[in-house]
Amino acid sequence: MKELLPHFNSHFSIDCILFGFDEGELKVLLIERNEEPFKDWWALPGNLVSESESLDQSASRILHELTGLDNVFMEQFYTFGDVGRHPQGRIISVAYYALLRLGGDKALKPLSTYAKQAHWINVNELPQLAFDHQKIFDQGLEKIKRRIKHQPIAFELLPEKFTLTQLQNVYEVILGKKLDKRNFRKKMLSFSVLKDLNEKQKGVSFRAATLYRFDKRKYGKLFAKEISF
Amino acid sequence: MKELLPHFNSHFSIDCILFGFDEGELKVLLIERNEEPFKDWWALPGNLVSESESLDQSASRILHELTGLDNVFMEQFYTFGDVGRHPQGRIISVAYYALLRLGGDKALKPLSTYAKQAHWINVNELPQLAFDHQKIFDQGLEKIKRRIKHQPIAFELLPEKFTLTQLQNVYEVILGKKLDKRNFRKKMLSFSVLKDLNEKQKGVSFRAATLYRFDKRKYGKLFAKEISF
DNA sequence: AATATACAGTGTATTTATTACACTAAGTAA
DNA sequence: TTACTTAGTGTAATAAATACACTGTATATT
Repeated sequence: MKELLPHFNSHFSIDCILFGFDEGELKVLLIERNEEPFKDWWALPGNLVSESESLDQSASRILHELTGLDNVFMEQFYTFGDVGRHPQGRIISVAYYALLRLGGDKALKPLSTYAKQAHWINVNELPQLAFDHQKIFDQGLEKIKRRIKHQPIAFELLPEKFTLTQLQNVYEVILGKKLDKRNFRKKMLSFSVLKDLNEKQKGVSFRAATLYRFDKRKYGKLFAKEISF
Repeated sequence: MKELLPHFNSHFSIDCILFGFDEGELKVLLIERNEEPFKDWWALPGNLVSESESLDQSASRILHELTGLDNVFMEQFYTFGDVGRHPQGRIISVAYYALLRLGGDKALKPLSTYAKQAHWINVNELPQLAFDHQKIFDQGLEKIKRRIKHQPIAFELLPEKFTLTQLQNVYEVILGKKLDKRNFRKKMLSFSVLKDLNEKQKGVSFRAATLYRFDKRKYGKLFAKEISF
């Protein structure tokens, strides 16, 4: 059967933008490459897609290999296929972003030979990136800026229990602007998707805030319309 | 260089949803396949991507081969890569939609051997489709439903000069609901992107409406926020 | 015990946007 | 002249977005 298809020496890969939120900052996981091309450059984690796995599976695998995590929110957002994007041949790359809860530094797994190290880097302090990864990153960031106004993705970056101020920080850091505290709270609570846990923060050196949980059951498919702040 | 990459017998293809608007209806171009697999089934037009063309170029080529048209609005919207989606092997497909102005029936080019015929079919009367093309179509339609609220894509489906009623029809048929005439006009005109041509429709058997043109220069990158109707 | 600090938590008034709704005007066709 | 068909128009009511500043409460410091 397969011989019906012409043979092109083409490949696909997955590139992943792993976003994490920690200490009020939006961070992204970058690896330092250990192989040509772009040896010693920083890059988004990625890998070729094997014949036996779907795109989603491949993206999950890459994430798992780096972080040891499963069941992380991931979404495909664009496919990059310019002819010259990879110096070693035709490689089309399907890009995903993932959103994950960083508690301190999420333990990073031992890396395979293709990377020397991996670091969480503030999105406002990115080094120069290999390949067309800057373009991929820019598009991914744009994507989550739009997404966060329509879908409840902010919760994916927070621990299960969070305060309204932490939630507001996620919106602020992704949208890149300060929001009004009273208006933010009013609107968020109006969606009725936050469950008040009648519980307070612990271990803070000032007045503890109320903890909330995102209530998936109360959430329809989309916020009725775009959230505007 | 290329021998550094492992050899997987994988391919990519492009599948295109060609949307057209004609006589108040939203239509899509389907081909009837002339080859196995899915011989005699209806399908979205598509083709393998050759090594020397970018994804966008490949999509434009497919559209050109079918319709003879160039410079048509196209946008990539999702990549489908489930392992079993193509019975003849691993084929990952990058999906595009295109929006085009149908004047009567846009002349369809002679088709290559892989299709017997091509037809413009009302999106509400689709036959059963080959491969996972129903899923691709559904996602494409969802995409333009969201897009039309944020970006001026409706104009791509209309002739250069159009009436406000025609524009409203485009919105109605894509969103799948009736809109209020006065509110629609008020809001559309408030964006200041329509140029009144001081010109009337011709050849209509009733009162002729004013013609407008979309003014790209007056249009920023996005409508300020989602358009709600 | 008193005080300073740091963040939590709250309400109102104004402006802007959305919605609902029905008739007259103008051209064509018979 | 009349009937028909679509064009074109405004207002009032409701809902949403915005701008804005102080008090409350727990902790830490002296």
